[in-house]
Amino acid sequence: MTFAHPRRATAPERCHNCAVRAVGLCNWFDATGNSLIASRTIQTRFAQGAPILIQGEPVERVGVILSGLAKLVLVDERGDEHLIQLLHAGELVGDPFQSENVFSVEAATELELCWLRPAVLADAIGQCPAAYRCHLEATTRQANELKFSQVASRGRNAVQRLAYWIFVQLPDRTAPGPLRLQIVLTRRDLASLLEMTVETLCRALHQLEQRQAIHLETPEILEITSREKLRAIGRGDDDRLRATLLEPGWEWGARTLPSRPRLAVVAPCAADAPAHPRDPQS
Amino acid sequence: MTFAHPRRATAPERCHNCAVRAVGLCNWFDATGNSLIASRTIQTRFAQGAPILIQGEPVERVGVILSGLAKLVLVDERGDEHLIQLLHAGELVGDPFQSENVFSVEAATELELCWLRPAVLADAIGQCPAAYRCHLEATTRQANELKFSQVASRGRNAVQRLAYWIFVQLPDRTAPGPLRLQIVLTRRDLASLLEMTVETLCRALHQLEQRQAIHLETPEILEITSREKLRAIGRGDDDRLRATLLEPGWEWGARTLPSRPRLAVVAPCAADAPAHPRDPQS
DNA sequence: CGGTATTTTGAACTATCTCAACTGGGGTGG
DNA sequence: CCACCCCAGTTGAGATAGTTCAAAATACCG
Repeated sequence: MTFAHPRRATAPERCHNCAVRAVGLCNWFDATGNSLIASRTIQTRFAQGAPILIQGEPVERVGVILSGLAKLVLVDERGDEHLIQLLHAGELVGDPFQSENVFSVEAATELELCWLRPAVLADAIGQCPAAYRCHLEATTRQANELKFSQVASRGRNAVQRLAYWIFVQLPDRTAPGPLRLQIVLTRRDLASLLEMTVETLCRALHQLEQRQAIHLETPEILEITSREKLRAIGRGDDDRLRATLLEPGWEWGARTLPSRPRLAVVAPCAADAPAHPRDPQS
Repeated sequence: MTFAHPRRATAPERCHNCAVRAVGLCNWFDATGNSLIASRTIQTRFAQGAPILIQGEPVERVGVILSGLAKLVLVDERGDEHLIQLLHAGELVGDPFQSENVFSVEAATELELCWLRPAVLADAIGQCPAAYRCHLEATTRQANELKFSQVASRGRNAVQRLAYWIFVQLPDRTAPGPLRLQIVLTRRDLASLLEMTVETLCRALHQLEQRQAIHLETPEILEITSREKLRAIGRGDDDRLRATLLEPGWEWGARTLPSRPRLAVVAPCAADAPAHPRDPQS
């Protein structure tokens, strides 16, 4: 299956219906800047695993993620790929002020992107200095997130890291009925993100199941048996669990990352199996 | 020993003799902006270990590091401190656009700082939009550095991580005579930075010594016995070492971090022991 | 239905952590 | 001045989480 549907945006109003209208780059500019940009974008789809940007190549375009998840990948001297961070809808892919790509970016799931020439973005930002501030804040936020996630995994074992990660993915609101999630990342990607091997990831997953925190319906879909238990395990309270759980209202995550839509990572699936099971590698 | 020498800058020309004149924030502005800032700064000294900014407290000032090293520290829910990143001379401490400090910052070594009220910086940036660009680039550079260092430690054991770190600290130029370095960080800090325990750090250090890559003259001062060996070990070529070393000119580090003055981390000490051995905790 | 890729399980091995004890230098107070 | 303490650094030994390698099981595809 190949995706190659570059559709040139014919009218600025296309943006008005866009899903990411309210987030990220699309919100940095005033009306003038927005229409300037809107008319110069190209929408593209990527299959899971498809390369979006390649480390070391000249920056010919940058993009805004419309839907799906991107992996920020760094290749070390040995040639091993490392999944450093996930990029979500609304986030900017590529650095318009760099001459060549510092990282590779790949589609972690099927993904829609809004391409933009770096010069166009640079122009728009030049016209609207407030945009610098926005860009700066977005960059800072992303960097902080990285730091937080790094701390979250320090001194924690595989099960704890996994539990924490799953917990963070959960939607804020406790939906009625059993909570089910779809893990849209491959084991390989998730393992790399959580800094463990696929084997340990797998074992950790099953350990969480044994401890009644989750239940694996299929390899991709899991049901949250106990949010509390997940949180406790992720926190490292494995054993003192019972004691702590009884105390009402102990804020956790208050100082953690600002919440953000994560629908793409893990989608609460109310009804049945996903329409598109995972695509084969591109 | 206490440091409390706030010296109000009496004249803009103070900056002209400043050591960090050429780097970082001090270079973001035009003449107007610079003098605006120069007249509103306060220089302060910190003893090793002294807190500079506290996580969660309101941002009352930001600073530029003049000399010394700062640790960017994040405290997790369990109360454990994690040294995430080192900040060098010329770098900005604190985020002028945030209302409260996201991280703690502490002096890793004795340190000189140039304080600045966030509003002053914000004003100056407002007057000189190009400064946004500079700030943005500085932020990006720091974030990228973090990502690179993360990759550098993935899938590498303690000895490799340490060897790599030491190698990166080395001055670019191969000075004549034996190369000696001073590790200005405490074992605890360095261990935290390299994500290992002090014990493993210590063992790793001595393993490097056994393998003839370095020699520990004192706990703080080490002599580089073989740059090549250090590089090879850090790379993970421990065994294939001999084979690879014979090939001439295989770029390494070409794609790694842009080099930067690191004098504060590790000072090549040509002559004798440091004037001030490590200060006691503040 | 066979072929291929992903996920899962198993078992041996090992790097690192933990806990505990020892060392040495610097400062403090008698 | 010396005895003492305290702390950073070092060393040792046992416990263990995670890796590696290998193979089974499952899902997916034409």
